[in-house]
Amino acid sequence: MTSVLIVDDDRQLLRALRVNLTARDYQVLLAPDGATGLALAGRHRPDLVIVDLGLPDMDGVEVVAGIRGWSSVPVIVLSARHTEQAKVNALDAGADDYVTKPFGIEELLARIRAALRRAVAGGNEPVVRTETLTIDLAAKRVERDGATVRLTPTEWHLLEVLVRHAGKLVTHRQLLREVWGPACETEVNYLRVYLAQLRGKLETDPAHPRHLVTEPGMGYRFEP
Amino acid sequence: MTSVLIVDDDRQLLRALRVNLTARDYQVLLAPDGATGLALAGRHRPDLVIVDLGLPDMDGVEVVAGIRGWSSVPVIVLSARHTEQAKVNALDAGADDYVTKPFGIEELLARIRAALRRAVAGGNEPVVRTETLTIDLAAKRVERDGATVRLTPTEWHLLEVLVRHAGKLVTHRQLLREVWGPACETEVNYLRVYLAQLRGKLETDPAHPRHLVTEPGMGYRFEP
DNA sequence: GGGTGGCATCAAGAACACGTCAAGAACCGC
DNA sequence: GCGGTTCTTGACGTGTTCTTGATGCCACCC
Repeated sequence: MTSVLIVDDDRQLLRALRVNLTARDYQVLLAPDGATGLALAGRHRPDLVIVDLGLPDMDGVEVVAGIRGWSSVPVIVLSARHTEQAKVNALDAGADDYVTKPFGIEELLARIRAALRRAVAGGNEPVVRTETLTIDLAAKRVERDGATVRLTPTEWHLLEVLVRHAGKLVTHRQLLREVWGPACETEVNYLRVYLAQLRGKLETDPAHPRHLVTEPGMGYRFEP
Repeated sequence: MTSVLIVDDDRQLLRALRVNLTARDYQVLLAPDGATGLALAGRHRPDLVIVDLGLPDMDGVEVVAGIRGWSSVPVIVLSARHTEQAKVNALDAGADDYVTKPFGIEELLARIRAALRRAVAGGNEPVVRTETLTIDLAAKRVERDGATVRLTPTEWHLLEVLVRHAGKLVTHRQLLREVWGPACETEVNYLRVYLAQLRGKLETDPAHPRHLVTEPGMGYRFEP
């Protein structure tokens, strides 16, 4: 189910949004302030985020920037500010859309659909193949020499990030942010442990990996 | 260069957009009506399309739908219609954004940047080539005569700074600050050691470097 | 011709990063 | 609650990378 995180302190608006979104089969997460919003975003990985600029604890632009630091989830900004500068700031901070209050709920829903449609279209990389491996990102399936391999959720998440950037180096920081959230950016040990597990399951010779390559001091790379 | 197709029949608006977009180094294509717009979109494959809803020959929504039939290029709709239904129709037809007239040019530019950012997310990082070298900044990969060269983090960082300023001289101070931090601005020795290592790995004749050139007393220069 | 400053090269110890293992904690389905 | 899986965390041996100082080369200037 598609999940939407709403960061806003306007109870009335919150309720209206929740009712409308729930009725259309979105899973709704609510955060009354920026700090909670960032924490929820890191923890639950919503498919879309709606941020109000006027939050009690911090500026909505900071929330947008905070999310953009580690995720490319679509972000729609709501605001009562009509000034051009506010819009430019929010959009340049990484927001995908800017809707000024008051707005019609149907318009917001249409903009949500548009943002989600793009996100789905953009992340379209179905199947990656090597001589021994078949990785189906959409189906979340990995085969090695024809046999499906069982991966734990974390193992899969890690592999997914690496495969999405196939051929490119992914830094420790980036991997940790994507898989464990921004709070664990320094836990480089996790990577060692899980890369070892992935190699054990996927590589023909785990001691000399051909696809899950270490770039010492920098990060890891999936080599197709 | 990023190309933008504008489908609109309002001459005054067209001129304003063309001037502003050209000044920001976009290549601008103009179409006065929907049919021309669709033809140009098919022929030139622009990176972004701006469509006015009020066209002389057809509804802008049809243009959007026509483009969406075969392309996922970002589309921004302009319109004087403020009704919610118009917005919903355009967005659901496949538009990425809907801007109501009158609008500020800065806002539109910010929305263009946002749409382009999404579309090319990660796609546009430069690759520098010479006869013997291929340096892919995004993938953090260096090839020499087809074989990938292993670089340590510091070596890569140094090379990256030099390549980012390709052709230009980079001072000792600047390099040290970028790679080792402001505290090491005087440790010129570091540069000698690491330039020697880079030359050993990248230059055909390390004693007479062709690409990693010393500018005595000043700094170093990467010569493409 | 000798001195000087900037540069390249070399080498070695210290510091760091990696893979591996193992054990306890947390979580899940039943 | 209980058994099995998954996640976290710490420790260790090994290999690599960084730092640092010493040495020799060259061009330039006196």
